[in-house]
Amino acid sequence: MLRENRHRQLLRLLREEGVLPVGQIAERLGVSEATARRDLDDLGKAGRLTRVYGGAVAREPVERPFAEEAVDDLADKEALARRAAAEVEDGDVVLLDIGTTTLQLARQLHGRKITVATSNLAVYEELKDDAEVTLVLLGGQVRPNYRSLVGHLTESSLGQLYADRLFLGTSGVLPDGRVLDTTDVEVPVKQAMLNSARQVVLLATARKFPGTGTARICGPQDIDVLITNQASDPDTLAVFREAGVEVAVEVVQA
Amino acid sequence: MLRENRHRQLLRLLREEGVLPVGQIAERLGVSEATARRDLDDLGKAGRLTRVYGGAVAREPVERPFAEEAVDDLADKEALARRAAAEVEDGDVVLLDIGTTTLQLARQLHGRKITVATSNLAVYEELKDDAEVTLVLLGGQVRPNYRSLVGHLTESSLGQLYADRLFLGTSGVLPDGRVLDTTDVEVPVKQAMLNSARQVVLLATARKFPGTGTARICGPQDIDVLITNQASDPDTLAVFREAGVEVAVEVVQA
DNA sequence: TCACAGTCGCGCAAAGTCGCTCACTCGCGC
DNA sequence: GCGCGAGTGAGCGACTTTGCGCGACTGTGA
Repeated sequence: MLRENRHRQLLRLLREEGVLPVGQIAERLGVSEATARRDLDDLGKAGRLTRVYGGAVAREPVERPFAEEAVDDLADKEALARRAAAEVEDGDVVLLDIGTTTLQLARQLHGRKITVATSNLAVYEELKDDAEVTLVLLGGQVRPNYRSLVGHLTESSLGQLYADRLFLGTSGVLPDGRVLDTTDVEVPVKQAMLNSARQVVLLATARKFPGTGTARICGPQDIDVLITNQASDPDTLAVFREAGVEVAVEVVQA
Repeated sequence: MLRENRHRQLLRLLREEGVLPVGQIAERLGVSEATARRDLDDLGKAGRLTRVYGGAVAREPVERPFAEEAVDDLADKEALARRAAAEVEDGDVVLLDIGTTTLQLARQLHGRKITVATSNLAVYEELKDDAEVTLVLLGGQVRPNYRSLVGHLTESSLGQLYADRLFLGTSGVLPDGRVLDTTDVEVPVKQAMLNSARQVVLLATARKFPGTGTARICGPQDIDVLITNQASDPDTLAVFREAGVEVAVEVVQA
């Protein structure tokens, strides 16, 4: 990536987060810590940020992204998102489901040379100013409360797409491996997504076992990879493994 | 390709992307990196762009056609938008083109019991939290600088819609009534819009006569209503009237 | 005060980019 | 046809940037 681009992105990151350690800056910019340090020095000398021992602080006012506090198991979701981001390869076309877990994933995808297609309006907000990411919005009716697009337009858009990877969220996973959702209107969209991707990755934190939900999205046989965390019900995970699903269990440190 | 042409295209690319590495510039211009570098040097010396190691940055704040043009002839645009809003009836399905004029119209449509379909991301921002307006986004690739959606997804979404009214913006109207636009990728979208609406309303402030633009969107016969203001070229307006267009001329007080 | 873990700064090798030169093509006038 | 000049693409040495290792430094807790 161009240094100029990196600098911009660094400042944007800092505006969002307020404070960041060098290690995370390096990781999220996809460069070594040495380079991250050099960038920090440059921008520090230019007065665009304040350098502190071990990282940097935003000089410009921090703009808090909307309802971040509304997310309950944020740490878990972040961990899953980091793991999911590692699955993504440069050049991929990635399809992101609605929900907050996939939003966390989007935040990990900044600066990647990929195409992101989504009906998740929070993901749009997150990635719209990223110069590297090509962003595609599916059509559909806006549902402000769920920050999503739904309807036959969404489904027909999906019919025109084929993604390398789909990252699917869920409201609950039953012991027999059924993947659920709470809102009926989202179901056909999710099912259309399943048909528009080569690989399907399900993101589900421990609290999604069994979680809630009334409508069945799919079964374990439709999933290729399940990313979850330690505390998840082992019996359910076994069901997924039996169905040939690659199960990745993340350890989340408190 | 002629060098002059290439330079123009390079600047346009840069305006859209903000930052670009030499490799991508060369590729998208269809020349070798050596030539791309020479072009960058020329334009850098002429002060048209800022050269950075490995690429180039658009001169000064990335030209946001929006932010700037939005304040240009704002009073005119507001007047046209008010008039246009009066055309809209409750229950209508309204299709809004990209651009700043239609954004002004969106501002006038708050609280109306209507459905708004658009590829204009500024309109989405404006109306997303409005409880009365049902908002439908067309799909497509996000172009952050123009705050629009483009591509075959946008066109195919339009194929699934039929609106009561289309409100069309333009970059210029020729004396013979041809309606123009500057950016090629938007043209098929606008044309698809023309085919998806019962009534077509063109919004064009005085400065759009003749304005700018290289690509033809449509002719006067495709327009049902033209909303413009006093200062517009009367000969051009006559052409529209002859073609059976209802021409509404707004008086704007300074 | 001291130990220790984490962070920083510097030198070095590798990779990428730049600027220069040179050969080639094309259009133009003689 | 032939030379001329402008523009382009390729090769090559010089330079810049990057990532890594190592020793010096800073902050924290005993």
